[in-house]
Amino acid sequence: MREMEQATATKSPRSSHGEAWGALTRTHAAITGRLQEALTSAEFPPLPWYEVLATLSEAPEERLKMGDLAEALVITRGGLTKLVDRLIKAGLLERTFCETDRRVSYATLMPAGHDLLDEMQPVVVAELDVAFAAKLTAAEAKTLREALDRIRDSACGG
Amino acid sequence: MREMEQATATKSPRSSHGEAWGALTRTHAAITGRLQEALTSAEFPPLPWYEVLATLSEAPEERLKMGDLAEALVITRGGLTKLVDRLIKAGLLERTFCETDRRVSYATLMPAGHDLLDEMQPVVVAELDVAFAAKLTAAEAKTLREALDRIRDSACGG
DNA sequence: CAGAAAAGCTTGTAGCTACAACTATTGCTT
DNA sequence: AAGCAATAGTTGTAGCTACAAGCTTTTCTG
Repeated sequence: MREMEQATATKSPRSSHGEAWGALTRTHAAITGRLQEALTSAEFPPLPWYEVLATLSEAPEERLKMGDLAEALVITRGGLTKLVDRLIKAGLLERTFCETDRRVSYATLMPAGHDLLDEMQPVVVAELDVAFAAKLTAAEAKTLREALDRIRDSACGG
Repeated sequence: MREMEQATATKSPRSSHGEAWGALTRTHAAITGRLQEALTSAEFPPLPWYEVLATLSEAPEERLKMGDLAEALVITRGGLTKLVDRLIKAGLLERTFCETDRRVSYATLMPAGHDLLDEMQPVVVAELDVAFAAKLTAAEAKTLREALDRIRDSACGG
């Protein structure tokens, strides 16, 4: 476990939206902790690896420009370079290059990466189902997702 | 800036709740990035410091047992020890001890910490208002917060 | 009441991430 | 076409965090 149980102190900064932000932060941390624990206790790689594999698996040709991948994962380009390096070293990814623009490089999913993703997916999905389904209807989940997306858009643009 | 703009690739793992999880993750990352940027560009300490100060300021006697503080922030005890060390070194906190149980130590807010919090608060509140208020009604914010809290509870207990 | 178990916190270490600086390629401007 | 700016990625470095092991104090148990 990650040394975290239930938060008893539910105090939050005095702002009309501070409580919503606090709830978002704590919920994110709690679920991330659960996912991490589930993965490591099943001897799987850490969560960021899963996110990379999952994102690439849904991209056309199962590859993505480094910049686009960083943007999708909401991490820095520099961080992604090293993350992808680790996945390549593990044989899960391959770095391929673009013919028409020699600046760009692609992170490309390899068969081994696809296989690993298929193994990890059930673990992640099971945890998310526990976390979300238990207390949320499908309609609520949809509302939640839409609200979060709107917030994110205003956070990016504003 | 933190090298992050808008996520165009909105793909998510194929799960009924994968989209909600993806939205939560990206929204959290986006807002965290905004807050960090706002704080550092105003020459303020990083976000975790603010969270510590804000949490302590709302606790009785402006102090909290290390374990409770770690739980409230959803970080590990080991991590909190070092985080508090840094705040103490900066003169913002003080480590006090319990008379009746010599194992426990308290993180206690000092005047300098309270002052700094008062300076940081407007910056954080302003950013959150931009992120949340722009696209969310008060009712939606409440629903969002309640939904997140329920998810967190099931994530902690289940 | 002695010994074992549990609780509370700290320390050592490894790994990950952001930030800033750098290289290389492409696009724009005149 | 030369020069400057913008774009794409990588690398070096510092700082933060989790994990595991450790120490001390308290509580439980026979």
